[in-house]
Amino acid sequence: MHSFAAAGSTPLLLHNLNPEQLAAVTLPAEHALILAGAGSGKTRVLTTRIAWLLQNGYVSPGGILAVTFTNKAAKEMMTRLSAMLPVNVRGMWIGTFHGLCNRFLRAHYKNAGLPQAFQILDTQDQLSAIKRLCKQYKIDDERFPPKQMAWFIGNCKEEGLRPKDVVASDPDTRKKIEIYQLYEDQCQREGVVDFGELMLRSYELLRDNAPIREHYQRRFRHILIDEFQDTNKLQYAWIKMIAGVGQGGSDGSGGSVLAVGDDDQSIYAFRGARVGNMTDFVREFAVRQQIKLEQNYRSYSNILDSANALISHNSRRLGKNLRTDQGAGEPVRVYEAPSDFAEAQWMVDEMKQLIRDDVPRSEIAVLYRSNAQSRVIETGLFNAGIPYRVYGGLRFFERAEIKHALAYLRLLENPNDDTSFLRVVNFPARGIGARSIEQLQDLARATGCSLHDAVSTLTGRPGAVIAGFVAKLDVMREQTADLNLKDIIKLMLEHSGLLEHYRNEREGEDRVENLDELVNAAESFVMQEGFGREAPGMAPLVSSPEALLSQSPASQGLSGNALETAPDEFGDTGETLSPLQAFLTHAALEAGDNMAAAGQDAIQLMTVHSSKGLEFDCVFITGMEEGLFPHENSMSDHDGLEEERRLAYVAITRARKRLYLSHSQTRMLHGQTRYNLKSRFFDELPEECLKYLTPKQQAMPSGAGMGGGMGGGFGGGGYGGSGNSWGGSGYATNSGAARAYSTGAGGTFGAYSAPQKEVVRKEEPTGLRKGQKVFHAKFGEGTVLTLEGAGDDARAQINFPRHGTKWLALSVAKLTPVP
DNA sequence: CTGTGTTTCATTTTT
DNA sequence: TGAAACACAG
Repeated sequence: MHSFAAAGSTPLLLHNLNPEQLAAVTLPAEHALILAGAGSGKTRVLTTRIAWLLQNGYVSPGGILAVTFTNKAAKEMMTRLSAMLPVNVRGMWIGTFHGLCNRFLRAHYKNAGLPQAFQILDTQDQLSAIKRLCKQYKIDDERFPPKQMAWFIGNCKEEGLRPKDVVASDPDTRKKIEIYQLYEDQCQREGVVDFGELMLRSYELLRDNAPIREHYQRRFRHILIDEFQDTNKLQYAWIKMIAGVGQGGSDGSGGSVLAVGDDDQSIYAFRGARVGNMTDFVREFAVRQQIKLEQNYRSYSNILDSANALISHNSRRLGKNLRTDQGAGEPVRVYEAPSDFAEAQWMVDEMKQLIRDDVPRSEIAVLYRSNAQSRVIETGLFNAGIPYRVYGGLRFFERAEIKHALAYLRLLENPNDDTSFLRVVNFPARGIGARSIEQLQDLARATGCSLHDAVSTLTGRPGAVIAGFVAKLDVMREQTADLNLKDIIKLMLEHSGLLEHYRNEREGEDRVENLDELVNAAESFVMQEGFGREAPGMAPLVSSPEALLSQSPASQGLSGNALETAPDEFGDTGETLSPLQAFLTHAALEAGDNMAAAGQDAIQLMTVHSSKGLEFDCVFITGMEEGLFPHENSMSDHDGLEEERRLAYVAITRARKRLYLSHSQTRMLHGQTRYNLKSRFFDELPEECLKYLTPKQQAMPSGAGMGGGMGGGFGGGGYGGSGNSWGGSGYATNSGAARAYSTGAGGTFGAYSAPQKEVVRKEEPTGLRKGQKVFHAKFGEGTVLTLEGAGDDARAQINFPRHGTKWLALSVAKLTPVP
């Protein structure tokens, strides 16, 4: 990255921007949309835009609202910004939707109807809260699984719907709404909010409280939204509200919204993201300025052309084509393996070579569609002694021991937090059984109070024991009252018995270490937030422009605008969170890194989803197979397939120099061997960009030839891609399969090419014939194309008009012959 | 309460 | 296949 070392002067700021980027950075103050392709310098444009606005005095820091999707992105933006300008980024509202909503609700907790120290439920907490509720109200968890309820509630909130707003069409829905309401009551009583609630509550407060709404509309002159294609319905509504667009009632004095996104990289529809927000935005905000950033600074053109060709198969695009000046570069390498195991072996060999050629391990990434795929690859890397690092998985603040510790801390702040209470009331074990807890819960429900408050009414031996627990908490609360955060946590770890418990546990070493790490995390949090001198986390809305922008014209040019909001009439300058409260919020909102040894030079393993936004010199995309990528669960509808294609697009565009695409004929999945065809996406890539490391195969591994198969092709045959997939390019005939692999990369593969060994028999005891119509529970009616193997290995290739051609093991698949 | 057997379920994920 | 959640017995 360029650092604008001499950031004081305007020309330097805009130095090295291409015309489109420059246009985007210097847009006039009106709503605008930037279509930013992969690797087009999007983040740079966003930050430079803010810097430019500030430096030219078009806005004061307090007038900026910048929203990102991840904490990482927010941090990155702040880091870059402070490298460009001597500005106090803490004074600006830069953060995630949830982070900003939290900030907003803390400032206006009274108006929002929340306790000052409300706690945030993460997904786990939410689920356990629902489970608890369902048990208490004796709800049939067969009919209404807690997971599904969490999903339902989350969805409602994303739609902006409270229980009373949901239309109940059937008794089941009616019941769900009832549960939703009970859940809401429970959260309110306990003073906790879930992630969806942060958004919805903020939205409603803006909507229903005119003074607050108008204040923020006046205040935020420039609103910048990153990853706009990932916004959901509620977030979009929130943006409209804060920008004062639509709804009537607003005085139209809101700020300008700059939305930055890429419809081709929208891969989160499954969690409520609406690409449609982009077109809605253009319409509802009457956007006149649209800029496309198509110049790519990342990849060579073979990679880029492949990505472009692939994504062109999607309909309903806003339209965008990446280009580069870097030249063709290496071809995209395609490899076909006989098994997932062999695929991993090949990859390891290839990596060894790359490492020998001085490619840093951290510049090599393996991408896969689903997490389950990582196992074989890990085994391969492990056996080869190559260090690797898997993304995803448990994050720091999600670990059980950390959650326990946090629960104690939360109870210090808010004794009514029943979720936390239940988590640790008997952890470490202190002889409080399920029975006693049930009694307590019954009492609490009868009185409508928290578990903590119900303890005094509980009699008998259990009552005394639990009272002991509560007393312990009360003592701790007193003892920690005057301590700093670090010492609070240390004291809590000892007095709660957590540390002792894990010290005595056989495998507890890691957990003890993590608890120590929690103390460290708290310490560095305190350092970063600068407690002790100023308000924590809640910097004043507007600091003096002079102080923030010492060298900037803003100090003269903007005083009117800046001072307008200066003494904040809503008093959020006065409200401060205790360090502990701030830390707990931080823990809930930012789950932390998800791996231990980050610094090491290791191969990077991750799902395609988590690779978004990253880039590597060398990228392996594995498991490019029908059913896996595109994933079978997404293929039922058109939109699903298009999202899969966007996913593939994201994956491809991660690579800078070298890209490998591999697929395997055989794959262990759920303990069973699956026979997958190569992904249809291969047929959507330009031949001239590809290089086949194994002879290009037809999708059919057997020597049976295609025969009547032409009619089938892939399901529906609707994508007439790049021609010759069936056409018989050089290698495409016959039993080449087995041959190909033994020549592939030396010897090792022979053992894994079993699927091809079995010769087709004349008469199968399966009762199936070629051309036979069969019925499958999931795929519907289909036609048998090929039969091979016998006994348990017997399998058939069947073309299902709606789901494409599949290999099914006859011992597993339930097929009914159709006359 | 704790450990062990049993059942269930398997895209993708951030906040 | 394998983990993770759950049920049940000691």
